[in-house]
Amino acid sequence: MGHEVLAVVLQVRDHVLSVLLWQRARPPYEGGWALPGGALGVAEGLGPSIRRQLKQKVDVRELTHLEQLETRGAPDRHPLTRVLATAYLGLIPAGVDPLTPEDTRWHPADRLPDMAFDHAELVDSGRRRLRSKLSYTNIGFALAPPVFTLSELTDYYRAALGYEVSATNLQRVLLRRGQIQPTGASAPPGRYGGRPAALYRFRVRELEVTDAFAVLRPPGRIAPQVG
Amino acid sequence: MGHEVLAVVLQVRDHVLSVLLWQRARPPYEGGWALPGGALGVAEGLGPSIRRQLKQKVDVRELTHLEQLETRGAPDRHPLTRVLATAYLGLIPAGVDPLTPEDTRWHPADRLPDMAFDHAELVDSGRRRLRSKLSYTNIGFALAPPVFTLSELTDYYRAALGYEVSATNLQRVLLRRGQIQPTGASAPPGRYGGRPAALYRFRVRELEVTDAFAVLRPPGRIAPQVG
DNA sequence: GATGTTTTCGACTTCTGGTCGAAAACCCAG
DNA sequence: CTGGGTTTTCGACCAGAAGTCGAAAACATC
Repeated sequence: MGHEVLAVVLQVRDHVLSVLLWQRARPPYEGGWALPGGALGVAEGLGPSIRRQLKQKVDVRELTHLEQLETRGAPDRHPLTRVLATAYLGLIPAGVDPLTPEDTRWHPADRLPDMAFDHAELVDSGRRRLRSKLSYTNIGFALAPPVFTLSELTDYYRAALGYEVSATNLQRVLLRRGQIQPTGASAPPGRYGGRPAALYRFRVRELEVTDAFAVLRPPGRIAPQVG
Repeated sequence: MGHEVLAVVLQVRDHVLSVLLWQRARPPYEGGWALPGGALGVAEGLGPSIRRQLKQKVDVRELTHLEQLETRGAPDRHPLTRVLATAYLGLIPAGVDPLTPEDTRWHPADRLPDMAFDHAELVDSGRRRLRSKLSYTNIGFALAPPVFTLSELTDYYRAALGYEVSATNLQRVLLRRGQIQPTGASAPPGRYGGRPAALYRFRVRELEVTDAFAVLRPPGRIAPQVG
């Protein structure tokens, strides 16, 4: 009964939420697309293992976030042997384009190719996780480069959420929650001019949960961190 | 490299969030308290396995909710061999008192006894999961009996969340979200009288996510399901 | 300098949740 | 059966968060 680790690596590429896949050259599922990953080493932890495996497909230094997603153990999920799989969700900020091997491609997350094993379900699971965490955590930092304009950030949110997002609301909400702050600088205007956009950065670049959203907050209200 | 499944089974008992534990009779961690669970069968899925294992400690028909929590794979989490563990979160509604074996007891979730392996961390993980899901899902149904008064429901929420909850707010919020609905009947008043409490039930007794809480809701607003 | 483009900001509105206190509906004691 | 105690329920009011809209700001090109 083997155990493997897999990763759903997501990135907003060219306005589209995309997932990193590689094409299998051998059966089973020859020609099918699969998530990066591989067998867990005998004395290896799950987290270290997925980082090691990912190195074969992408530059892991670009990974801004990595968290465990779920473990699949259906006896027939692999047609030949019994393999449990623990899947991780990894995020890469927009803007960078990490080197990848020949067999590896980015695919739009909502139009997957022929997928091997149960990997399509895992991709969906990752998308749902990202979607929901965007609303009650600061996980947006993992989708955005260190510095960005509000239009760009709005675009990352729209791509990840799958629906239109209002830049005005996004700005107000993230500012009030203390997630983003202006750097002071501004970006050069685009091709046809327009007001130069202010540059922002995430105040904290690691996962934090927004404590709002309780049926009833604890009596001693925590003062909201406003700039 | 073995694999086991474990369950953090929670129930509000006598106003206190409690977890089901059994006391180990043999090393390692002799005398320490552990989560129910055991080795995964060779041709057994994870979900079926945890249900099978739980039967040895509690009546699984009382379980109103069961979901995967996380998988632990640190090489040294078991002192003798390598064992991966996939933990589940199980919930039992208040009011029932399932039969349990001699070695098994309910313990307050915030004052755990000497725990075996990494099981204390898993209990905390389960508590956090429950806490957060109480605010953006209807998971309260799994803590409450089929029919309940608002005072009782408030008590379950208070016990699970760890802080005081206002019955007025809870009622308004859950009604507006369409999670609960009055049955029409009312409960008999208590020992010293008092207005008889109206009885409520959860409209749906399986997990549903409340779609509120988006940075920006999708344009076509879903009409809130109000009674 | 006029026009077009993009960003930013403020004003207004709506929705959700928090607080409080009065009224309702019961019990019991005298 | 009347008054006091108890618990639940409900309405009124307020604060805060979010949605919508449009005008103003700051650039470019012609």
